[in-house]
Amino acid sequence: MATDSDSGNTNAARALAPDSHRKASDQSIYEAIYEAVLTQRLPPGSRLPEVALSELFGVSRSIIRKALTRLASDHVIEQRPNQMAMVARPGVDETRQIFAARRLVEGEVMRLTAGTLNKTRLQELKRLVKEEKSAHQSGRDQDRVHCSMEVHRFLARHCPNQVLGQMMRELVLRTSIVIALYKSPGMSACFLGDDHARLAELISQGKGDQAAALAHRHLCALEELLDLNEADPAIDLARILRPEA
Amino acid sequence: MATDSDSGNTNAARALAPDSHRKASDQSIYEAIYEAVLTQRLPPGSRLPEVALSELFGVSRSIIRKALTRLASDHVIEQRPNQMAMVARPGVDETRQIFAARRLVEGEVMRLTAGTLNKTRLQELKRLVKEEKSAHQSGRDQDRVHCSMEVHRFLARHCPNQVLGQMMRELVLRTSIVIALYKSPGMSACFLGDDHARLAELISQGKGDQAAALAHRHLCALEELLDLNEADPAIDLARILRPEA
DNA sequence: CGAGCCCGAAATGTATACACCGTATGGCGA
DNA sequence: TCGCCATACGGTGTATACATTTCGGGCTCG
Repeated sequence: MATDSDSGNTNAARALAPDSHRKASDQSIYEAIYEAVLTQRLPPGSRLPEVALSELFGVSRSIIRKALTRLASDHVIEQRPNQMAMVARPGVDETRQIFAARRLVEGEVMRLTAGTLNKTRLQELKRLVKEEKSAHQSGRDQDRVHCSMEVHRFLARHCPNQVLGQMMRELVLRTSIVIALYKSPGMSACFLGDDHARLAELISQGKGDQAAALAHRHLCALEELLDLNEADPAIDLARILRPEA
Repeated sequence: MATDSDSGNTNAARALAPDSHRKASDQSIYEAIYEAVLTQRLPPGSRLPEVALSELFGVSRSIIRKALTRLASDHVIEQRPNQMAMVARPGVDETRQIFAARRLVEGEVMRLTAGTLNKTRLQELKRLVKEEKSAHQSGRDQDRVHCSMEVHRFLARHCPNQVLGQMMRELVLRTSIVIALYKSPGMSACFLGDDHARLAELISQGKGDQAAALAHRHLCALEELLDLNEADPAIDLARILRPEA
């Protein structure tokens, strides 16, 4: 071990707890890690030692283990026996399947949600889109990613069918993970033209089928931007663990 | 509370461990409860005390808690603070959403799976359908439910898109729960004509769209057979006690 | 006689101790 | 000098002890 700064160190602290979270519940810990992975502050492969987390959050390992078990259930982290948990690192096949599943589910969510949002909700949605655009133009990448995720999660959260909504939220998270894994250098992840703005417009106008079609194209375009050709795990590892000067 | 035979007692023992499962892993415990709920041996509302389960399986509560946490993540059980876990009892809204979600997902799974099964797999599928029919005619309800579930789970397991396949498995389980909850007395749950046999035929012929359409109709018919009109007592109370009388 | 209160059994919530496993370090030998 | 092996360390796996809460029975008071 030498000039690490690798993605496998135990630097989860900075990404998880900017200020002390003393006496956190398992739910808050779950959400903290969830949010950190969603916004790509915890990149795929990040290691999550139970003892470090327990000290970080000021609770015993029991609580940490419960949070980690739930995260593993959601495919956010991988837990192998007697090994430290790490943020999931899906392969190329699984990545394509995640996108296909999300196209199916998100399309239906758009169809169901279009025309059902009241004025307040629509304002909130458009505010998110505007904030995303602003963050993009300002170069605040962290904020942009956050807002971009929130646009999709907002629609999932307000879908009349919450079973589908929950599925979509899980797929959005897994999509965020694979984007962090396979994105080309410098690509503007999930900021494709004004897709989100147009999507919000179609949703507000109740044009469900058009919104679904747009979401479908949006996701196809996003998948196209990824580097999904290399099949060798060794190459993947090399790219992930690159010193990244 | 009087002539109970209620679904809330602690008789999980008989349904879970016919013979002693000494030193079971959390995975095997998870699967045991999962299977028992799937086949409706553990009806909705069944209570699952940690201490009883730990003695049953011969492990400490740590293992039990891990299994229960995973089951709660899958919406198989409900865990409320300081209360015993119980098999989930979804309301009518959630039930309709589960069916809608399953129609969407299972339709796509059929489309993707049709024409991809080799001869061995097709034989296995048709054997399941035959066993289900046999169990139905013999009146072995337990076996019939098991085979019926397995038909759907078999297709989910062999879907080329395993992300969707896993989603479908979860939805099949939740469907089983709501069927047990809302089925009319004496209805032949999920044995509608020869739907499964015809489905297997369409799958083997590679007719994905027709298989998807059949699955869609199959699920609609199934939902129609349920009693989804009667309001839950709790819901009644909530409506009565709401502020705006 | 009925309603309310108190208390105890039993369940879960949490922390901790100990055993086991995997990995990395450092020494030893060819 | 390079490669192999033993040992130490850090991590998770599991069990258990203790604190806290809930629910029920039974007593007492009005």
